Amino acid sequence: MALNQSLFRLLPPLSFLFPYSIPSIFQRLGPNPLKLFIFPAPKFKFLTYYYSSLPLTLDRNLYNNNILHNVFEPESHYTSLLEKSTHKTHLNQVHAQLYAFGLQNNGFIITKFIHVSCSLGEINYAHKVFDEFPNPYVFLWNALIRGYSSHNMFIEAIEMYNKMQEVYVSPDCFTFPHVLKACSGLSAVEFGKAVHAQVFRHGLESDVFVQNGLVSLYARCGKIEMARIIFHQLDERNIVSWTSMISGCAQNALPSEALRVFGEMRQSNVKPDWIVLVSVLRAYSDAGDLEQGKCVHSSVIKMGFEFELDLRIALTAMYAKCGQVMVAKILFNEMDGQDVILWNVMISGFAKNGHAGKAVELFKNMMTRNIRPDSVTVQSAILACAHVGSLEQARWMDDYVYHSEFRDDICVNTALIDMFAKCGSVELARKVFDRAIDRDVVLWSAIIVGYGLHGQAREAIDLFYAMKSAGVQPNDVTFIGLLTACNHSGLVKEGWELFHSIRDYDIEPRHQHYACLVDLLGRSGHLEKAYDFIQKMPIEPSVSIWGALLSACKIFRHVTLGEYAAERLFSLDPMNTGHYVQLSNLYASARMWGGVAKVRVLMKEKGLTKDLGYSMIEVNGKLLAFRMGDKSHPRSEEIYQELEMLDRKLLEAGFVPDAESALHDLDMEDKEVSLCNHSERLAIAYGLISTPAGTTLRITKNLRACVNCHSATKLISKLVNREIVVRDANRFHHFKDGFCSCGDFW
DNA sequence: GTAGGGTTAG
Repeated sequence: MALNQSLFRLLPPLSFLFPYSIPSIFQRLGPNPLKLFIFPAPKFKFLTYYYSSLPLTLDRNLYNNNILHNVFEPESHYTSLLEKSTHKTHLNQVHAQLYAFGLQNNGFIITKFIHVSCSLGEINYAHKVFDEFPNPYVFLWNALIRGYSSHNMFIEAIEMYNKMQEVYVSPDCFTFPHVLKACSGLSAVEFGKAVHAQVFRHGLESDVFVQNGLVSLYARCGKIEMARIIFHQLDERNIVSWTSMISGCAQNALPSEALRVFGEMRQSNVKPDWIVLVSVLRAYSDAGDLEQGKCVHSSVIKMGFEFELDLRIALTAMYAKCGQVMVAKILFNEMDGQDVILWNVMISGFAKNGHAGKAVELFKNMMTRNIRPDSVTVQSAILACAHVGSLEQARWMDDYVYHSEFRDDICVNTALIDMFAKCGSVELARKVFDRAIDRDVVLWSAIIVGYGLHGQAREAIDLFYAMKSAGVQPNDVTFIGLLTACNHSGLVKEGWELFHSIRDYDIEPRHQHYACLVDLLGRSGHLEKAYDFIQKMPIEPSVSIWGALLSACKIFRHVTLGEYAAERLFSLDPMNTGHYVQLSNLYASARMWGGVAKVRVLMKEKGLTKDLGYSMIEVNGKLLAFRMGDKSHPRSEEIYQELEMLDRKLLEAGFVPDAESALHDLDMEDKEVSLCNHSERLAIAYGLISTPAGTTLRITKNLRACVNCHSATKLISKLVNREIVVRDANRFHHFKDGFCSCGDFW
């Protein structure tokens, strides 16, 4: 009788689900009576298996005895079981037991169950369990919303938030922090504002957790002013409020503002914890302030936070971003190297700071150590390949992606398109574009920019129309791609029209757009018009705008306007060698040798030297760099023989070297150097002797193509019957049959 | 049962 009574206490839900009367259940109880209770749960038939297999820790006799003696406390029992769970099979076993003992509608246990399932990454399972629960109340909704939000499944989190309101469950102060996080994760400020209104409607506006969520939402979405207003109204500002504000500024490219807020925080005697230091480090690294970054590093050690993994990763990132990649590598080596984000920091640090080759090496190293890369790792490795510029390396990367889980990752595909375009093959970029299933504005822009880089403006414009018919709205970068494409192809009319259509798409033209237009007008000889345009611009002209005007003045030998542009450049960007060289080139083209000398003095005064030119060529997957007059290569003799032969052929074909380039080069103190061994020519000669006939030569230069080499390369492509692809500091040139894809317009 | 942090495409 005692047994019956105890069981009855646990059984009521089953009596609804089961068509048999209670006595008949007992008649049917075999040697394993509990098994029978599994069946009422139609969605969880698999639980029979878990029930019949040995349960996790349940001692059935102990359990029965506990029931008999009325001391069984299911809530604490299952809380502790769930806390010990580390695998889905544990969840299955607990779940089976809950059904077996009729605890499947115990809100407390199910809330815990959902929470644990989510933290084990079994969110779909958690959702199914949630769906089985009759009329879930706010705790269960919160647990599920939290699960989605903490796994960056923001859309699902917001869907659940909407659904809970449809069934008239009121959100509470535990709901909003997660919903607000989801809004900021989606950058959905407008929706966030609606949620903000709901906060007031439910009278939760003075809850500090909710307030911090709001500060974080507005700050992370770039609405710093709004964040500040809420922040200043807070009655109680804790370290989380400060961190929300600081990280918001840091993430929105406002490092100095972030640091100012941090200063305020220190003034109000709030003690920093290690989490806030992560954002402070980010701010210092974005501001490029290595010295202050180092100070934070020493504070970290003083405060005893040096073993916090995430903080160490932030420190590594700081050194890497500030160009101290070798210091970063030391920190990297000190850690056990299992964390993917740590690898990402190091790979992108190498890739962006002139060690692209090392970045690729590190990625391969990671593969051999069986550490699973994520999408960011792959994107960083692809970026590294783009910087290396080796097409063979690029193909390897593409092959890797094609056979990996990242094949349909939109960001990875965008990076691949960019990589192929930068490695000289817009055709392969197009292949990636064609196979991409998902295409957003960034992916479309990548291929448009790619065509622009290669001077194929028609393709770029066609794709622009295709993009619009696919229902994708262009953005500011799309237009930069289109305008540079027009520049590189000399499509003045199209460029002009495109520029004037920017505002039709609700896009405010930025410096770069104006610079493109100045470039376009300037190159086509409309110098006065370009100057007029600069005068009438609604924004203050920047370095790139005056730079565009100066280089146009050089082409058309407009000295007075060029001098004016150069003056503006020298005041805005005094230490950039490029501007001085441009002005010197302008004087040289106008045969004003006095001017050339004047610039040289100016450069000496500032301690500036001309950047040395070099060219790289890829042969059999290996990159080789040549400097002007380089004789360091083991096959140097052969290279110079080939060079002489090329020169002879050029002369026979009637090639006349451009005297101006010669003069100004000599004037730039490269006295012993004649035209024929510009680094570009050396690379071509090496390519010719080390590859089979007909192979395309791929060359990368650090400077812009010089007039003389450009016309020589055109002719060489015809004489030796090779396609030669040259990437200069600005764009690609495809030389074939005596012509260049740029149409001599660069 | 709650909130803040590290890597990141054009």
